[in-house]
Amino acid sequence: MSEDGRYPYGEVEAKWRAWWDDQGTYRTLGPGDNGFDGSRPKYYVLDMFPYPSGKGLHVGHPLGYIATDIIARYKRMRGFNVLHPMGFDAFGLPAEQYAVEHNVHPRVTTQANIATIRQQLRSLSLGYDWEREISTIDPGYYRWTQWIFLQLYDSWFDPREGKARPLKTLVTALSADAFRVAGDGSLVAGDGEAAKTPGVRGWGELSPMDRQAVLDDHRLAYLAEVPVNWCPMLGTVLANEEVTADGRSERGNFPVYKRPLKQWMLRITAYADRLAADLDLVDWPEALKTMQRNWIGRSEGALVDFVLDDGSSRALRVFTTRPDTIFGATYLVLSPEHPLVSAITTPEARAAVDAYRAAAAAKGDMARQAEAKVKTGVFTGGHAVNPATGARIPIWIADYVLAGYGTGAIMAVPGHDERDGDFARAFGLPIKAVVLPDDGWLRSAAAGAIAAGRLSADADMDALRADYVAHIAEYPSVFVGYGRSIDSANPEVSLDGLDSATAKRTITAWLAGKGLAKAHVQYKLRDWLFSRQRYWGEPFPILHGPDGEIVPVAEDDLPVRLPEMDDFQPIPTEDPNAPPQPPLARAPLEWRVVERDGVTYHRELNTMPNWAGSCWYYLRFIDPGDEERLVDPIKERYWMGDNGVDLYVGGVEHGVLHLLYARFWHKVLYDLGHVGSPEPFGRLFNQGYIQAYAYKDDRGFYVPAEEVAADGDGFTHDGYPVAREYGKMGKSLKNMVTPDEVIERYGVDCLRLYEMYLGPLEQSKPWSTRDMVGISRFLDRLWRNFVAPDGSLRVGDDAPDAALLRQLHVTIQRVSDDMEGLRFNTAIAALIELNNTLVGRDAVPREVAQAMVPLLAPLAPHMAEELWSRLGNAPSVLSTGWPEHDPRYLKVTSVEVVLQVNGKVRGRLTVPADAGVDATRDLALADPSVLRHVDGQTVRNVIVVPGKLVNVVLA
RNA sequence: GGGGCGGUGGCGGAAUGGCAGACGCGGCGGACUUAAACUCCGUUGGGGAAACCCGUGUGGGUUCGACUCCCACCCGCCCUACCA
Repeated sequence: MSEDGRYPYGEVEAKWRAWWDDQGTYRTLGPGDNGFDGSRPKYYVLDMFPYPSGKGLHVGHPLGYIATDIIARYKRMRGFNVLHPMGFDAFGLPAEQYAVEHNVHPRVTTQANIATIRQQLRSLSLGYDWEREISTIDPGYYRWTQWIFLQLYDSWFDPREGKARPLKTLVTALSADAFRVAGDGSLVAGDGEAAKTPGVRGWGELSPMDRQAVLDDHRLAYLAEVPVNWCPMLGTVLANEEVTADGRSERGNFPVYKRPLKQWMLRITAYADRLAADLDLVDWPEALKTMQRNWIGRSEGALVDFVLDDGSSRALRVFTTRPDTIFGATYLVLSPEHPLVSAITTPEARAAVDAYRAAAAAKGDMARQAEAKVKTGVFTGGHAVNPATGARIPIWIADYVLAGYGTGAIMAVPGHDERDGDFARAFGLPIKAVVLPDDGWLRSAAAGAIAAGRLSADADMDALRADYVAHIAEYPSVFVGYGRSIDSANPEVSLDGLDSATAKRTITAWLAGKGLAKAHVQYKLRDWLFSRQRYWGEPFPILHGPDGEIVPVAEDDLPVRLPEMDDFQPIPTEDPNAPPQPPLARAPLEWRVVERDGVTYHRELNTMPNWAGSCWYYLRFIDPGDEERLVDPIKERYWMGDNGVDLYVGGVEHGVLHLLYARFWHKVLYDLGHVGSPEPFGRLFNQGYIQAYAYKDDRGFYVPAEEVAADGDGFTHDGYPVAREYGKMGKSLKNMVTPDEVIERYGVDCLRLYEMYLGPLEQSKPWSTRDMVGISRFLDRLWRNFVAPDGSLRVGDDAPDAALLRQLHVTIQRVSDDMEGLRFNTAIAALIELNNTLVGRDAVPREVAQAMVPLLAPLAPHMAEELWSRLGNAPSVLSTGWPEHDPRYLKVTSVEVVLQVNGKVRGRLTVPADAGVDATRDLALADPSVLRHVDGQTVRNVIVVPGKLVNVVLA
């Protein structure tokens, strides 16, 4: 090897990469494998597996992978059996769009992309067990994705136990009359009051067709005709989560329309409570938990019936979180799509209502969004009765009430809800005060009344309250949760003087007694729209019979393979009303049609969304080749333990989609006994992103970032000024840096260290290739400290001096702590500091070298391996233990105590380190040479913090 | 509008109640070189010749002591948004 004082990273890295591959260093043994040591604790560390997108990796992509690789190596040295796998999430829209754009079959492009990315990951020496590699498009994998779908299809959510159970247990329960069936198909407890209501029937009273319908209605996977997000340009429907806030597709940014279509749905709403509650079980970033809680959107309130005033005795049901404000409900509002709108509308209002509904339907979510806050609506001509006040109140329709949330209808309380207030003021509807806000709010809101001359500036609270009640329309509406109810009494019930919580309970109980309300928990979360009209996804294991019956494919017949088709492209259209045309409708006849017992069945033509495969891949890594089952339960128990994956690292962009879906599937598998932990990912870490500067010239074109020079206050390219912007890295921005070019110039270890050294893992930070020389110099300096120019080892057998020992053990302690906390930037800084103290010494004491090289091993594995072997140890350094710091070397014998008065140094005193607080104070007070009087004042006390500073208190 | 995170040298960032700016980049000085680059050594928050003074977005507070804790505000980023 060349020894010019530089670390020969090229040779060293090639040597050890080949050696690791050769030795199978990264093979993970699990239960059942020869040589597996089950007495060791396990550590499962997982990356969010990538889409093989085809654009290639830039230096930002591997950030999280490097972090997990460091942890995997560290835990291994700590004696854990480490599972650290990698695979590819290869189905779905991104892969298919790429194939469409390049006019190649997605299987071809996907596999080529996988090969490229796998090669790039290997070149980073990420220590994955590649024998466990999985790909979601592999039939051996998606067979089990289909199998899980069948589990969902064949299960229901038992409200008695709050968990999923096989569908046959629903039949048992119904046969035993534990449940009866209401008119709308919902279940009611067989022994409850509701079971006796007319229209509620027992299992024995149902026809075979009705029975089938009841069962189908309770499956966790079910077909339903629902308003869905239809994206004609993508030719498919999308989940709510895949539609942006302005009503466009997340992929491709095409318009999305609401439209009723029959689709497969997954009943994730059944798990809303547990998905929210079990967030308390996991160690996730608080921000991410908040995102999931908001998405689930649990709110407690009541469903209240307002009887229509048209003699029909029909009722309009609303959901409210504030039943205590019902005395202030002066009108009702329906969403334009509400099914009762037609029935309520009077002949005189018909034309206006129809026009408004048509306009609302045409606008779509995007337009509605654009004019948010401007309240529009029309009066239906109909009225209903406020059950609390007995007043006859008008019914309006308005698009600020959403069809998809609650009952699609609200009671409007304009005095205490900002939106209702805006609407009431716009249309001259009555506004009534029924809650008195607290004094502070009233006082600050009184400015208007004072300006109007109704109140003097020093008016007392009583005057303020009186003015508020009399002139509430001139105050901003406020949803006060802390006020007390007023003017909310009728002969049977009064809320006056009650706080909000008590008032809610009181009024709900009273209304419930009259059969007009019940307490209700409402979620924003909707069921998961699970089918797509695309080619590149898992086919459903479902057959449709001649009479419309649905038959699941037998387990033994799985997988249902995706048919080979050249004609896989979706047919884009700009017509929002065009019928969906799933590409599988053009599949060969022998795929589409299945004969069974003389009956002809047609295959389901939709495919699953791209989230399906990623919902359970972490389980397959545990037992990737198993053809008999999803995962061997013995292996699953070992690797998942009670808390699931020990560390899951990925970007925050999957905060509500992948992570919510995967938790849902996991809980179903848990309920059905296929896995043993209630949550899949015990600890989750969101890494930040590596960003970069991009530069635009004055024509607006990007110029290559590496050619830009800094020039005083600005930046220039070829002598012309350019403007700098900060953001993503990308080819089109001409600021992309690939791992390959950086590895060529600095080596893998340097790249790994630099990425970790940039800053805290969870933060986004700017890439700067030129800054890498700092790490490069560190590695060269380290090499020189260990290896002489002639190639001999600069390691001596002399005992290290006390200062160096102390420094070493401080470093061991710091690096260990930093590893546990994923603070790799400070771990590296500690190593640099230690290395700097070695510069200029004749030789590194062997004791120091033997401890220092393992510390380096997770971060810079190649150099550590080389030094470890040069030190005369057997490879691999991963097989050695992690060094432990020895507290004896950190022991301090004396401490210099600084005596300060008002922050100014007034004296110094050396005391034994173990002297203790009281002894130190006594020493300070007793020693006249140090301090007795300050500025003519007597020292009265000395405050001592062990090992730290001291302050002096004067008399 | 609501929620979350953050604001420290020229830059990335350390320090979470105890000597602010670890470590690195950049800068400056020096060595090496015909010279430059690379590399190495030293130095580097600001002001001051120095003693010393001033410094963690702003204003208050708690404390012997605050970048750190509390209150209010300003600014930036992310998420979310007519969810009743």
